[in-house]
Amino acid sequence: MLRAAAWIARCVGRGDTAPLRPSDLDVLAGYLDLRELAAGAVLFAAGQRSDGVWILRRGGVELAVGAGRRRAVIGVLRPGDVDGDIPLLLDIPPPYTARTVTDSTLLFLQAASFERLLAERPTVTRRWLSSVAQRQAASQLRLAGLLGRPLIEQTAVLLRDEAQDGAVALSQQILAAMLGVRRPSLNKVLKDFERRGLIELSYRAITIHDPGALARLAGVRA
Amino acid sequence: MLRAAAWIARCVGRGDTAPLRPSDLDVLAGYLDLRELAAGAVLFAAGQRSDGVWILRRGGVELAVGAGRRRAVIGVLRPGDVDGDIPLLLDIPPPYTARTVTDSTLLFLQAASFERLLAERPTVTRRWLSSVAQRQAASQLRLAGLLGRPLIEQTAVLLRDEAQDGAVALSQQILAAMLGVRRPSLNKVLKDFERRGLIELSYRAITIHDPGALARLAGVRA
DNA sequence: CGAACAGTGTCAGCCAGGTGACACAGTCGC
DNA sequence: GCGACTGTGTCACCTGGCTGACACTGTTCG
Repeated sequence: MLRAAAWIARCVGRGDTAPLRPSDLDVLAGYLDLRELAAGAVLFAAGQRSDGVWILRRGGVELAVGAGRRRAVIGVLRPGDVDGDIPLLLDIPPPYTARTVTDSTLLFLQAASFERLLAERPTVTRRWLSSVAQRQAASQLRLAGLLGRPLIEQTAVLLRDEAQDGAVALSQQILAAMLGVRRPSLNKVLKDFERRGLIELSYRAITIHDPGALARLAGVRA
Repeated sequence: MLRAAAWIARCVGRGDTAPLRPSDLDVLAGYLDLRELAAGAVLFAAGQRSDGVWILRRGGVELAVGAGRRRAVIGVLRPGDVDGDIPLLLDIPPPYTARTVTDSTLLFLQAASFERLLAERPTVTRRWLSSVAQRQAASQLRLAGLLGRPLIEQTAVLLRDEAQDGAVALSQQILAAMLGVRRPSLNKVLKDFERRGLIELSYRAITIHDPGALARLAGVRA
């Protein structure tokens, strides 16, 4: 668990401005709980009290609101990402449901432990502040990438932002829900990108061949 | 200034979970700087190092990316809102430009003072964490309100979220940029709402007459 | 190894919202 | 009180993304 805590220390927030001490890691390690979840498991559900903080170690988790036609994906967690803390901080139920999209390994921190951690460890609080700030910056960039842009640009932005090691391991279903468009519309754009040699489509995955051209399509803006 | 600090203590984050002590307020008051800005003044510009934290006391501030056709408004600050801190926390330039839309009164906290405040006052850090968490929650709700919804619903959500005392004091230009749509499209929806008696349009302002009906149009979702 | 299922590729028709333009109204500075 | 400017209301035309549907392919699990 100490290894897991050290790993969290590398992933959560920015280390240079807010370093953690070995004693912080000891305390954190004592609170952590390792959980393996199969694809499709629900970490927490929209409108229902969240009972702790989740840190994704392996796999993928989608954050979605609505269902059926109205389903929208607010975000997708990647290894190193944290979620479930904000509802605890604000004492509100989470507005979205978090569900694994593949078999995943997570670290879980109970609500009470999280509160004690923040109350007793100011360096952890400081570090957590930078973690939440990072997420806020990412949300704002996401908004900027969506507002008033044609689907081709939105798609280019999304692929650039979600790529991990030159690939996006998500179904077109989920990608479409992240843009708030229908799957056929997205598929049309993706096939066009593929014809132009920018990407390659496969089952539940997209390989990026020409990141430069995608960035150009995404527009000058960050 | 101590009054201003006490006012900030009421506005920033949630007081119940993270109360500030009188000594915290003294320190905060010592750092604050009161500034009056005319409409159109730039607090900080996209891509350029932000030099401090702004807290809006009176007036309105728009956060915008892009220009001309590509202009998108990420958000609008209302009295009590804070901005400019996230780029400091992450040591990145702000992705958007903040500009007053009306004559405004603001409190300014220099970057160095902000850092000292966080380093020396853990209760302030704890409180700031809840402030950033609030903003993150708001951004995610904004995404949920935009993704994959027809303009009528998006407009209803926007009016509900931006209303202050039953009115929205923003030009249709800015409202359209907040949704990423063109002004004529938004105007069509607004006139329709007006015909149905839900709202009343005037110069740079919208009065809300039937919040219940708007909420119904905004959909069941929060 | 094969059935059940989840994901992808594609289409024709439709309609919401974009485009560009222009007239008019409110506000502000002089 | 007048002119400049900013904001609002509206239109005819066009296009991009939605609809609902169906065939096909990859995956998974019995």
